[in-house]
Amino acid sequence: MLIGQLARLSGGKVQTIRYYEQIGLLPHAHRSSGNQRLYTSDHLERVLFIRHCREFGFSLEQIRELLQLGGEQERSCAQIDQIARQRLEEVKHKIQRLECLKSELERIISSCHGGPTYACRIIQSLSDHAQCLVADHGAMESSAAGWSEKGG
Amino acid sequence: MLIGQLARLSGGKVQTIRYYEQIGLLPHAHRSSGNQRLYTSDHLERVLFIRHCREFGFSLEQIRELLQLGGEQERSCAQIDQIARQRLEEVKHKIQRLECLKSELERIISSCHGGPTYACRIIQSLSDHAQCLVADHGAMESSAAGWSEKGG
DNA sequence: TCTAATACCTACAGCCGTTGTAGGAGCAAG
DNA sequence: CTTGCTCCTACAACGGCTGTAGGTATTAGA
Repeated sequence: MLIGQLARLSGGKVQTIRYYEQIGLLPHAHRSSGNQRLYTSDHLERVLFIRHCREFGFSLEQIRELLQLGGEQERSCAQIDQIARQRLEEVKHKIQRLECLKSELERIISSCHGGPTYACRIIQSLSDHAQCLVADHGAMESSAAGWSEKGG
Repeated sequence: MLIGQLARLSGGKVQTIRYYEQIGLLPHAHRSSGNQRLYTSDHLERVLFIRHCREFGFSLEQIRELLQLGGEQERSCAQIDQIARQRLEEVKHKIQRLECLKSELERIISSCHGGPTYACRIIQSLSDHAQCLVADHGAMESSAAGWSEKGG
């Protein structure tokens, strides 16, 4: 199977697959006489696994670990469990933070009753740092999950 | 005021302030005889505004718009309202997506009862794309909000 | 006056996870 | 033999910073 077909079947993009190979998440593919990458269904499975993990927001590093741990058949899955739990905590944390943001935004927006900019409550709220209720302690790093992000 | 003090007072980093100037979010600062940037309390206000917006997760482009709109004193604040509402929608969307992720992760994790990797339910769930409930339509782009992110 | 410490300057690389581009080469059909 | 698609490599760009290298300015103390 050529890279284009692998991309189509996995739902990803050609570039992304090459990128995964580049960073060692996918093994180097065998090449045809014309230097084109040749893939098997094993590769497809692996790409689907990665894609699925990405949808769960696992980082590529976490996925790398998962792939390695998953490969060691006899090992206890405690470590895998741990990575998943860690991800869950990240998600929970982020939800908390976003809920907080949401309330504040709603409050600010509902306080605006139109009129000219100089009297705009939204601008005022955003200017007035003192009344900030969304004190940040770092819950918002990017987390991704976007094969079809742009197309979405 | 020198850039270091502005950074301290705003809670940001020196580099970040220079970056904001570079991308035109802050006006070019006047320079001392020794070529050092000189700031006033106006600059501080502006940086605090930006910082506060960032805590709400507004993108720098949105902030650029807010700053411009906020400057046009006589204009109606409808457009500002619109930007805030847009941000609110983004936040709501992201929460929805994360809630979905959370349930799935919890389900997967609770299905794992230890044992060796080859029988690990987590790996199985992540492999089996067919049972994916977290169908992605692009709610997870990065969104940031991190002046003190690393320091958390 | 010299020196050491600090804060400042510019310019550029690096982070993540892709995506897009330029400039070629392979390959099947008409 | 040309068209048109896919493939190749190598590299730049995105957002929003952060960090580094290598230099200059300013200030405090001996």
